[in-house]
Amino acid sequence: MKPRIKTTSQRAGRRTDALSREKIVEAAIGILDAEGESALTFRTLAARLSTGAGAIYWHVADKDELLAIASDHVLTRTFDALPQEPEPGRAIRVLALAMFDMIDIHPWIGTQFFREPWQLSMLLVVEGIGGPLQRMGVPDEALFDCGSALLSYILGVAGQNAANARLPTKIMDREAFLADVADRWSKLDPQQFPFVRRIAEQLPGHEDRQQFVAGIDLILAGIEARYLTAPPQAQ
Amino acid sequence: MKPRIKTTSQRAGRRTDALSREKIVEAAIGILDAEGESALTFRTLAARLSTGAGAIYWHVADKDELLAIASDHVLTRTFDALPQEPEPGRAIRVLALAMFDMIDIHPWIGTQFFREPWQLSMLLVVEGIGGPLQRMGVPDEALFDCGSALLSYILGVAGQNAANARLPTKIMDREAFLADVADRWSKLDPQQFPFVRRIAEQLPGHEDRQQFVAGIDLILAGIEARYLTAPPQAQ
DNA sequence: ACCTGAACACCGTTCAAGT
DNA sequence: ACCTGAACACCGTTCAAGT
Repeated sequence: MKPRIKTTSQRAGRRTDALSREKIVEAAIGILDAEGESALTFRTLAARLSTGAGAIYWHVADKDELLAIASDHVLTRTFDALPQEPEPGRAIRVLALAMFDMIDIHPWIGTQFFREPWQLSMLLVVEGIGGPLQRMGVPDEALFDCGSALLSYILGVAGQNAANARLPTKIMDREAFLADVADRWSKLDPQQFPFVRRIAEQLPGHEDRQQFVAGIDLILAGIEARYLTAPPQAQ
Repeated sequence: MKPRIKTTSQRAGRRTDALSREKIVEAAIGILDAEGESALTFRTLAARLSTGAGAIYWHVADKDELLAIASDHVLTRTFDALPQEPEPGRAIRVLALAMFDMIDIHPWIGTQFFREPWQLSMLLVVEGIGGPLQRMGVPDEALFDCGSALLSYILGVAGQNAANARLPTKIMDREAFLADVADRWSKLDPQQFPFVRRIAEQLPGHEDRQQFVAGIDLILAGIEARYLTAPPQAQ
C-alpha cells in the first residue's frame, strides 16, 4: 500500500549523523509508544533511521536485547525523576504510581518484565521497594516475602494494563468499552457467576489508578499487621 | 534435521479419526507443555495431527483463538477438580495454589492471561476469588478492590513463573541457576543495590511456592485489617 | 462438509559486498 | 569500522483444488 520511495519533503531522506545504539533505542521507543509492540520490526526501524535492516545488528545483538535496552532506558529515566520520600510507606506508593504512569505511557514495558527475568529493570524495582521496607522495620526474614509480594502485584497490574492497551481503543473509547464489558458480565449465568454479575455495575465507574493504589495499601496493611505490630499471645 | 517422512513404526502415519476442535486443542496442549510456547506452530501441529496446516483453520479461527481455547480448557479442568472449601480464607488459598501448580505444569498459561483480557479464564478466576471474599464479609464497596488485588498478584506470579520456565533449564538445574543469580547479585554495587545484595543470600534456599502463599496471606491480612475489623475512632 | 498443500505476505537474522 | 540490502529460514494465514 504505502509507496516505498519517498519523493516528498518528508524529512527522512538521508541520515545526517552516524548510527548509534542510543539513536536506535530512541527510535525504537518512538515506534513502540506510538504504534505498539507489534509495529516494531527491524525493517520499519531501519526505514525510520534511513538505513538497512542489517545495520542495526552492528549496534544491537538482536530484538530481545533491543527491547531490554529500551525498557531499561525508560525505567531508569522514570526512577531518576522519582522524588526523595523519607516516609517509607509513601516512598513505596510513589514508586508504584510512577511505574503505573510509566506503563500508561509506554504500555509495551508491561509485558517486558515477563521476558528475561532478573534483568536490570527488575533489580531497580526490587531495590526501590526493598529499601523502604527495611526502613519500615520489616524483620530480615520477612523482607524477601514482602518485597516479592509487592513486586508481583505491581507486575501483575503492569501486565494487565499492557494487555488492555492492545485492545481496539481506536474504535471505542474507554467509557463505551467498559460499559460493553459490564453489559456482557451482567448477562452471565447467575448460577455460575454471581460475583462477576455483582461487580459488573461497579466496572464502568471504576478508576484503574485508584484501584491500583488500593491494592498497594492492602499489601502494606498486611505487612503492618503481620510484621510491624506486637504479636498476640497465641501462636 | 529431522526427516519429514516417517518410515518407522512411530504411530503418526495416518489419522484414524476425523479432525475436531477437541483433538486440535489436545494436541496443542501437548506441544505447549512438552516444548514450550515457541514450539507451537500450525505446521508442527498439523504434522502431529497428520494433516495439512490449512485444515486446522476449518475448526479454529486463528492462533489467538487456539491459545485462548487451550488455556480455558486447562483452567476449567483445574477448577473443576477444586475441593469444596467452606472457610473462605482457605478457599482462596486453595484456589491460588491450584493456579500456581497449574502454571508449574503448563507454564504457557502464565502469559496467556495477559493477552485478551476479560476472557473466560479470567472470569473463572475472578468468580473463584470473589465468592469467598463475599462470604468473608468484605463490604460491598471494597469487594472490587480486594478481588482485583488478589487477581493481579496471582497473575503477576503466574507471569513470572512463565518467564522462568522459558529459561535455559536444560543446561543448569534450578539449584545452580539460583546460586548463579545470587552470586551476580552479591557482586552488585553496594551503594546502588544494598537491598538486592542483602536478599541475595536468601535466594538459593527460597521456595517459590511457599513465597507465593506468603503473598496471598499478606493480602488477606490486609483485607482483614482494613475491612473486617472494627475500625478505631480516628478517621 | 472437510481436508490438502502450495502460495503469499511478512518476520528476524545473516552475510557477501561495499565505503 | 560501519553500513547496505539481497537472501535465507521460518511464520501465520489464505485459497484453489481435491474428496
